[in-house]
Amino acid sequence: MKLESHFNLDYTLSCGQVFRWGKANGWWYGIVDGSILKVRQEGDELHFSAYPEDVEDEFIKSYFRLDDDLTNILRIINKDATINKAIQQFNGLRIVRQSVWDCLISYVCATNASIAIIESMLRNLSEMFGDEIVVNGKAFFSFPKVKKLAKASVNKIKLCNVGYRARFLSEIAKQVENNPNLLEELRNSDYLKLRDELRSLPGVGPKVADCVSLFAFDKLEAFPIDVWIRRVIYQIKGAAIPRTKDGTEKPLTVSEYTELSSFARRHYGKFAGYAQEYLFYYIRSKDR
DNA sequence: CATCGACCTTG
DNA sequence: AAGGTCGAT
Repeated sequence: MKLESHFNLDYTLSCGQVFRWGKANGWWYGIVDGSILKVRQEGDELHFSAYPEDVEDEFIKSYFRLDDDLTNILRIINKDATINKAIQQFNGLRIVRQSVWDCLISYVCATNASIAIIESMLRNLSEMFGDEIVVNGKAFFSFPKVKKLAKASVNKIKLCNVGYRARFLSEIAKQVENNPNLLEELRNSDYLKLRDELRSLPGVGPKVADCVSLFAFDKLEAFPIDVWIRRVIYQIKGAAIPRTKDGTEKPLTVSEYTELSSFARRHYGKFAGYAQEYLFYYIRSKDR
């Protein structure tokens, strides 16, 4: 497929927004909605195939948000020296359009865990509760379906090394099982309403709700704040992070979250979520 | 509202 | 410590 506007597959899949992609022999392999996707970029050509069934160009365009006017978005969010550097360095990074269920479960797992651990948890859940898909003799496992997870006991879910998150996953799965439209009917809500509705789910606080709003509900103004983004924001504001007496960073409170998050929306505008992704990748690659 | 500890597991 | 959230005070 010929790319009509600028895009960088490596940045897009490496920046930390998705957990089920890996690169091998120059190809990216990902598990998306029960399909195994194999993707490679060569300049303005995007090569891809899918198993067990092929996918249309439209699916790929939608998944990688190739219809977003990235040039315009980057121009709008380019409001300070830090984001400017991030944009220079990672130009072409796009937000991936994830499916709601996978995204929600993934980010509930992501709380208080490192990326390596998150990937391991999602792999374990898929191997235990997903469907096996064999491609070229290699086994992949699709993401667990709602019903499968709803039927599973908390103890069995815990076998996936998800720890205390098991009861959240179980409870969320049961709620969605009892009300299959629960998540999709939120699509009509505006961002603030959606965020509050998501927050009513167990294990979903402001950060997870913002991630799901941004990655799965097209709310590009959502600006998820984690420990990394918090550090950049204070840097951009020219202020110091609140610290305890022993010098460590104070935990982020809900009111501080709200304040920083609305600052970011005022500062970057309606595409603040894009700014968040660029800043997140930038600060993490800089500080390691 | 603000503060605090607990929470599973692993690198 | 790691891309937080919950419940109690």
